[in-house]
Amino acid sequence: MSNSDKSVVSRLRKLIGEGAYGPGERLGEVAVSEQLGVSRTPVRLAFRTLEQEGLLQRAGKRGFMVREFTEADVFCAVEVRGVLEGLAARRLAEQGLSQALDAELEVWIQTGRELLAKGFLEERDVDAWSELNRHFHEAIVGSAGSPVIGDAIARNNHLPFAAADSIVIDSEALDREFRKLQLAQVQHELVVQALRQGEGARAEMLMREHAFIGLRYGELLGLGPGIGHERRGR
Amino acid sequence: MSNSDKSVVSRLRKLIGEGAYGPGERLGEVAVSEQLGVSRTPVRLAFRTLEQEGLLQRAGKRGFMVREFTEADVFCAVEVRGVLEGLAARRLAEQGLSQALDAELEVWIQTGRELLAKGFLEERDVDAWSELNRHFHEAIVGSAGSPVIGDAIARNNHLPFAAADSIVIDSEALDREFRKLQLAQVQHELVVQALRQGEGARAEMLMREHAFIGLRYGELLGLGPGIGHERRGR
DNA sequence: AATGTTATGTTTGGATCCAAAGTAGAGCTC
DNA sequence: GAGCTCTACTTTGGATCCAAACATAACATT
Repeated sequence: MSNSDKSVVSRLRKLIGEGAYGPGERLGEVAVSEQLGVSRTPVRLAFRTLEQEGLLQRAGKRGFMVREFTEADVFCAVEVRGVLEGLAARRLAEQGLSQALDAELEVWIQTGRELLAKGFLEERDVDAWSELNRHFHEAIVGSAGSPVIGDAIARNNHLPFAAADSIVIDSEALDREFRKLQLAQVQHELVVQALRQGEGARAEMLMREHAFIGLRYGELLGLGPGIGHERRGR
Repeated sequence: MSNSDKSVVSRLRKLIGEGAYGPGERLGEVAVSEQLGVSRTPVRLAFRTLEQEGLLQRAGKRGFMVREFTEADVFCAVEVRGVLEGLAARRLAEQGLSQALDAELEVWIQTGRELLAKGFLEERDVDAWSELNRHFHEAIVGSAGSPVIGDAIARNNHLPFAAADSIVIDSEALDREFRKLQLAQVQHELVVQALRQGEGARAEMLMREHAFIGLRYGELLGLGPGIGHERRGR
């Protein structure tokens, strides 16, 4: 997958994420290849990849169409990430933290503390949090004993709204995001505490709940209604 | 994906599953295309699909290699299926069973009861069980409110050892498999009971445990040692 | 003798060509 | 006027060709 092949996949992924192609819209190989300025071959390859990622789906025998996601899909994708990261955390607690991992987690905890210590959020802090958050999650998932869990999470994260670093949405209302990140920080610290004490079930549940932070916590923190509060009907 | 394209993917998947290519072996596009009697194009498309499925992985800049799986990977993949199916079951219990789904699950419960009623297993019963088992799991996962969970499970099941219908391994020792299926049947019935009573947490845990049946239960049932008993070290 | 450089061969990526399958539209028949 | 059929066009799949990148090996130089 040279630069161009990879770039076609990510460029298409970006375009779909931005809504450049409406949900359910059919994507023709020729049309896309002309738009991206490449031949049909890399586009065909990219379509197969994006199909597996779940962003495209087959439109009968006539190529691919953009997959459309409902609110329930978004909620479910977040929940899937929650249970998978929870699984990783539980395994980690059960097998015991290595000294190296313990130290690494401590770094990201401290980084978060320092980031939030001044009591408010600046523009560049958002990226810094995103960074440390990614490292924190990757450290846990990557140490779960097998890449299989991480792979499953990575595949799930291809749905743009499911990824862990989609926490911070509103980079303009920094004062409101601050309280959210404070809570996330507490959750991070609790997770590490549970991991250190070998409390597998607790670590799992904390991690699960932590996944919802971008989704359900808005209302509680006075950030406007989130998704997923309505009682799911049958 | 016409017959040929699809067939290349599934033929390759089969060949890899059978171990025709050793773990870690590099797969050249030309070599494979000659072996399968097609041109390079469908092989290149298939490689991308199989990469996403996790059966192949990139070998640097030089094409793809067969991914190798450790015992820990197998265990983890089964555990991943467990938590995902557990998630589906919990959601189902929380939102309540529809009448149609209740009836369908009852069908598969009854089918299983009748299959095991005679007290022993015949050769053709293995396929019958595999069939009803698949229907049972698909019914639950497919009714979880969003295809996202099912997709995640499907992707996980691309690892051949992770799928739910890989329960019955030894189709020659039918008497030993019988006790395993008896237990699986009980677990199915307990899951349905929990679902009907809206016991989300119980349904989730039962479903999780059920995933292990092909893996850890061999020893308990006198079928020889299974995988995953050893205490995982750090 | 060891190391750096060059040249050749192997392999993947991209573009184009051809064939096959499907769809839509027009025309014909009942 | 409705329905069927045949034709033309659109679109995807497969094969082949060309270019670029990488690896290996041979050769030259210090």
